[in-house]
Amino acid sequence: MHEFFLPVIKSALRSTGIETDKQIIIEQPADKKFGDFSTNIALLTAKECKSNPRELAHQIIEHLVFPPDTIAQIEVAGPGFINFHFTSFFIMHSVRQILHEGNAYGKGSIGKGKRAIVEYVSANPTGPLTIGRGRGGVLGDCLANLFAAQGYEVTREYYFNDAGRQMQILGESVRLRYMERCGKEIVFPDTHYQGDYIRDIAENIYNQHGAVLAESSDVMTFKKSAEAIIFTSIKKTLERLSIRHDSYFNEHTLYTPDEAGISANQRVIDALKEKGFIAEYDGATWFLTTKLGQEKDKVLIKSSGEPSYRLPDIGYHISKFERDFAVMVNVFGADHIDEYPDVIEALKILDYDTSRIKIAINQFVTTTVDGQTLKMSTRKGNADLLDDLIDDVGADATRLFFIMRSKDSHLNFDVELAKKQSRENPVFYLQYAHARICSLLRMAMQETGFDPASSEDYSLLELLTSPSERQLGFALLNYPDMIKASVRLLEPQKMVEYLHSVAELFHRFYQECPIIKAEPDICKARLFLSLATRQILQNGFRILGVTAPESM
RNA sequence: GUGCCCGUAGCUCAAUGGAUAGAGCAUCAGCCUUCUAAGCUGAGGGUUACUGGUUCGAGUCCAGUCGGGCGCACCA
Repeated sequence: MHEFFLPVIKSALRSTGIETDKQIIIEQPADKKFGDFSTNIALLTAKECKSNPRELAHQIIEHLVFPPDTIAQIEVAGPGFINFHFTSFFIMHSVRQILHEGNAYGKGSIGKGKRAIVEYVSANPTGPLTIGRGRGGVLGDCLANLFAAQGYEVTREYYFNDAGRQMQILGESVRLRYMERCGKEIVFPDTHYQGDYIRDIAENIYNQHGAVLAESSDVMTFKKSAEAIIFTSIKKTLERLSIRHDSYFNEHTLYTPDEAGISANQRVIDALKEKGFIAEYDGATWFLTTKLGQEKDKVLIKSSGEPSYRLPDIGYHISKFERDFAVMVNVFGADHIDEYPDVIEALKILDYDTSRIKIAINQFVTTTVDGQTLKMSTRKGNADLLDDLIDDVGADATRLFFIMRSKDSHLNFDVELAKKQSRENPVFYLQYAHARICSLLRMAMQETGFDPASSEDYSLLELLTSPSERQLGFALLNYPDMIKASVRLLEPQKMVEYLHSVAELFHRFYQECPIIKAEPDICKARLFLSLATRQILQNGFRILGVTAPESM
């Protein structure tokens, strides 16, 4: 819609003799009586024009020239806003576009010809996914969908490490449980993984190999088995939420030397050293972040000779630059908040364009059951498992609940609410609107023999003029702008709110306007409007990864 | 102590620096002989934690105070 107003307003400003570098802001007023769109340009420029805003607004209005039949009314209101009211003809005429474009409606071109990478989940295979990971997973998946909807070619990547110390402990944990299974006395340290799944894996190995492995102290077999089993289970859990990655990036590849015998990690060290940001002391190799104003330097290679996580993180991002992504989105939880500034700093020093990197941090999840808030910890094995939650409330509710709050706010996941098959549950409100439309279309087919999906008599839409029809149509046309806003803010929650308002407006329209019982042309027009609504809901649901039931 | 996030209706949360701060749930009052009542209409409910500042205008930006969450390793 900005595209509709911008040229007209710009040209009016020129004609009025206003020169300004202020950005022209066109917004939808919260209150409908202030029109469909409004601009505050007169308020912004009044000072530099040495005029009062209302007077200036009137002058601007004189020079506004819109295409015929689009604008019903323009007025100056309040301190100097210019408010625009569309004709219902223009709104309904525009709704045709939704029906013409179908699944492609709302697809933007901002990312056309560009590649984006969204990295999310990225849990090391040390245990089943927890609810906290789920939020990041769904957030990342929705962001990937949103970027794809803007025309980007999106790679969904999972970054993991199966070579670190945690994995060693995992292997050792499984070995101990296996020994226990073989009837040996064991001492199971607190530092090891306590979860029941460790016993399951041990049991699995025992069933395969019997007790023969008890003779060896080799951890490798246990680690490998555990990794394979856990990774498979992680993917299975993600699959239940329709989360699929295109690419798995193993951190360890950054440790292995290339043809020239140099590892990616080593190249990072060399490059930073050349820029004067590396020093060695206390037996370790340091990134001199004190030169950047930070309190402490950061370790890149520990005195043990192993890289700390920061070094491969930098290398990993360089790999993204080398793979030539125009946008790189990193999704992670609030507990990793301190992780990225150093990486960004290092990349800046190495002359990479870090403005391509977008960070989406999601705050924590607490679950409420019976009004009791539960806290969790992976290590202690008492974490809430994502699988259990999906068992409990289903995939749709899981996904929707994770993104129906802003990522910046703590999520209070009310398990009982999500389970309810009733009006209190917001998932059903959205899905019901879709099911209701499907049912309506089926019924219309039966009663009148008219199928809006196989007709192109779209101009009938222009017969619709009632407020509830107009408001619904207007809301549908906002879909492309909502996608843009969601991408810009990295916030799928915007889409949830938007779809909720679409559902609400449809229900009102349905309540107020008889459809099948209306006279034939109006009936057809209203069926077209319903079909367009269903299209928007479907397109939106696809981005959120929620199913669109045809009946409920 | 310090970095980041948060503080808005009884509860869970919205609100690209805009006009009378909005939804859902809960509460109360209405609407099904008519296309799905898992729906619709209406009512009540607020010192946007507090104090200053910036400007035509602040829930939003800035400074400070108070309160909550998450980090602050040669773990990832």
